[in-house]
Formats: sequence, structure tokens, C-alpha cells
Amino acid sequence: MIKKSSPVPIYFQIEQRIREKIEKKELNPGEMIPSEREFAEKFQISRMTVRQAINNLVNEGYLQRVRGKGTFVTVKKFEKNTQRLTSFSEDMRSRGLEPGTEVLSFCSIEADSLIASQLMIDKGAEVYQIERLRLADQQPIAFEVFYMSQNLVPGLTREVAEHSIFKYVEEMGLHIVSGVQELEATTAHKREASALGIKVGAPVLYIQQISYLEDQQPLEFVKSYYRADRYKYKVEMIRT
Amino acid sequence: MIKKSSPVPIYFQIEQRIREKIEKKELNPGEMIPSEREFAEKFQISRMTVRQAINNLVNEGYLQRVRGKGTFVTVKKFEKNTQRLTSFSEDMRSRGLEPGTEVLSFCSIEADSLIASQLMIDKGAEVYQIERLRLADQQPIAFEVFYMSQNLVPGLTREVAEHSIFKYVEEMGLHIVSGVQELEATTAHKREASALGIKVGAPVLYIQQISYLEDQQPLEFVKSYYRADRYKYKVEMIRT
DNA sequence: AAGTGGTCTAGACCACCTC
DNA sequence: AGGTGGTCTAGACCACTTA
Repeated sequence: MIKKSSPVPIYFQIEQRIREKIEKKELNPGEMIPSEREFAEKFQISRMTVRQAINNLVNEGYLQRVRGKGTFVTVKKFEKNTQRLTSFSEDMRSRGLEPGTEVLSFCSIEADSLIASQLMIDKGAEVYQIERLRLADQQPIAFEVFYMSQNLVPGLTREVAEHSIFKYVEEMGLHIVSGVQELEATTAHKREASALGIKVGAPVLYIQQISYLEDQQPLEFVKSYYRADRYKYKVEMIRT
Repeated sequence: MIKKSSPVPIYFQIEQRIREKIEKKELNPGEMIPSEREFAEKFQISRMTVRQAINNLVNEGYLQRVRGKGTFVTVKKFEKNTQRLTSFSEDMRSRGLEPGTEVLSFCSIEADSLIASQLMIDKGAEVYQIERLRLADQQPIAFEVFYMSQNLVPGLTREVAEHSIFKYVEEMGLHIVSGVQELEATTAHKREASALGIKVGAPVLYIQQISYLEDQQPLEFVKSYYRADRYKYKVEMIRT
């Protein structure tokens, strides 16, 4: 039930309770939840405490208040208040495709001024340069060039690059918290065309990504070229 | 100051006051705002009312609370919830460019099955079909084809289309709350090429957008073709 | 009229931080 | 010790919706 003398705040216990019911579909979209006064009475707590729990759920997009009527489970929970940063593998799996990776080259180079500025490291510092071909259900979908400071993440191997670098980094205890992507349309040059199996001049979606750690330090700088015929980029937005 | 007997809630008045000070740089990023108790004392209101104002600003990303220390103006305001649904005009202005619009055609047509399904209306229903050339600092940047149900928004004119349809719709009392964009790379066909002043086959960023009203009803369906050499799409993301 | 959420009060004790 | 935010109470009146 609800523990009043718990170190866990009462409002949070209520919040969890309701959130669970929604996620387990015990409360369905569009359905009304008990009124604030009912909750207060039932758990013998103040209505303001109930309001705090409900407020949080409203902010998270689980609930909607309607004055005079009641509080309802949101029909379309747009959890995409913010776009989630995902790895290629996560992206493919969410599309129902089996991700695959082919490492085309794995080198250690000295950062030129572009890479240095993007990664906020010294020019000439050692960085990994990894070229990978990304597959979806065994079909080439993207060609990517990846840069990361060796100083920040030592011990990266070709082996790791064949699977998920994201996962490796997170297992090292580094927390990726945010990222910025820039998308442009372009046409394939020789290198991308041959890797992706398309014609030179074919349309390609170019995505440049920088991911950041907790302390705002750049972790990786990636240039990706996606086959336009096989990849669509979807963004859900809200208007504030 | 603060009007207690105003129809505008006290918490909202306080909220506005603080928001303004931040936007006018009277309060700088990282700076501490007065404590909740100080506000309560100063305006002779309850601390809980002050908290409500501050809570809202925290949720909007203006402020950060630090227990035991105080409440501070956020350093990087839009690092968190970024992806906002914006009109073309808003987008251009945020890039420091002067938006412009040229209406190439303004018709009323019957919805075909694609348009009908995107707008969730009956096939054959009357819709506006508006082709516009979008300018940034007088230079063509995008060619767009716009569809909207006439039943939902009657009275749209060529005049309005030359300015902001978004604005018109919002002034009608319809609230746009969310949108979905799909981005693809493609190459220009004749129609887009001639409108945009580029060669057939030049890279183009194709963006398809559907915007939704409060009740999840689709408001508009827009196909846009952006000149790849003049437009980059930026997405900021967080990892949860 | 009865029920709902919206706003507001005037306190209280707690945990945390700084001096 | 004194200040800060975090949590919580037990009421109150308001505006709105539904019956």
C-alpha cells in the first residue's frame, strides 16, 4: 500500500502506483483515474500531496487534467518530449530490423583541426578512426566514419567496433547524456557509393553526430551516410 | 507588482516576473534567485504559491533547484527539451534569416487516398492545396506543397498563405500541440529544381510533416523540398 | 447541486549545505 | 546555527462540468 514513514516520499509512492497501473494497462488510455479527493481520503493524506504526484505524471505525459471533469490517462503518450539518443543498433531494432556491422578500417590517427575542435581535444592528439558499414537485415544501409579520443576511452578494439561501441563505453562507466545531430541531403561520392552499393550521385542522407558525456565533454564524432532509398529519419515534436 | 485580486493567478504573475528577468538578462545564467521564503515574505503570499511558480519554471528549463543551496538560473536553457515544432518563419528567424514566402498556386482539390489517410478525413473531401516557395533572406530555400481540410479551417486565403498559416490557425483558436516529421534525402525533379533554381538531380532534403491538434486530429500535411546546399537540420537529443 | 480540478493559506518538520 | 529546498498538512474558496 502506502507507507507514510518510508524514506520514499508519499507523492512518489502514489506516482509509481499510478504509473504502474497505466503501464500494465490496468488503466487504459482515455480512462478517468480516481479524483484527487478520493486518493486523499483513501490513503489518509492531504490533497496537495496527491496533486504533487499527479502533477508529475501530467508533466511526464501520462495524465491530462480536465477542469470540472477529472483526470484522464493520456491517449497518445508522446514520451518524445525529447528525441532519444540511440545507437545504430538500437535504432535498427526499433524498426524491426536486425542490425549488423562490418568494420572496414580501424586506425589510430592524429586529430586534425576539425576533429580536434569537434571533440574538444588538442590537435595532434591520438584518436581512433573507424570506418564501418552498417547493415540492416544483412543489407548495407549506412557508411560511417567514427572518431573518438584514445585518451578518453583506451582499449577500444576492432572486436568491440564490430559490435556496439556505445555499449562498451557505457560499461566502462562513462555516461552518455546527450547528443547533437545535423542532417543534410547529399549525393554519394565514390567511397560511399562503393561501400553502400549505389551509384555515384545517388541521394544520401548525411548525418553528423556528436555525443556528450555528463560533464559536457564530447565523446564521439561520427559522420554517417545513409542510403536514401532505405532510410527515413523520423522526428516527433511538440509545440510549447 | 503583484495583484492579489487579479483573475491572473498569483503564481503565474510571479512566474512571468522571473521569466522576464531571465529573458531580459537581469538574472544571468548561474545566478541565484531569491529564496522561496523571501518571495513569500516580499509579496505576502504563501510559500507554496511561490513554489508553484518556481516549479513551472523548473519544468520549462529556466531554473534549477539545488537543495540546501538555492534556486539558480539554468546555464544552458535548451539543452534539455529541444525539439520544438516550429513554423518555417520561426525556424528561419531562429537562424537569423529573414523568412519570405511566394505562393505559387492556391487551389481547392478533392483529397486523394494518400491525403485523406494522412489528414484522417474522407476521400474526396475538399482540401486546400497550396504550393509555396520559401525564401530566406530573399533566396529560395524550400519548395513546399501543403494540404489542409477546408472543413476544419474554412476561410483560408491566398493572402494568409503568403504569411503564416500557423499563425492564422492559432488565432482561430485551434491549438497545435504536436507534429511528426519524416526526413529523407532525395534529388530534385523538374518541378522542385525549377522552383528552387537548382539542377535536376541536385540533392534535396525532403521533409514530410503532419501537425496535430489537441484532440490528436491531423491539421496539416506538408511536403517540403529543401535545397541541400542551404539547409541543415539539427536535432538535439538526450539519452534516457 | 454535487463533483471535479485550480488556486491559495499558514503553518510544520526534514535533509542538506555553508559558515 | 541559520539558510535553503523537499515534503506534507488540513483546511479554504473558486471556476467549471454534468446531471
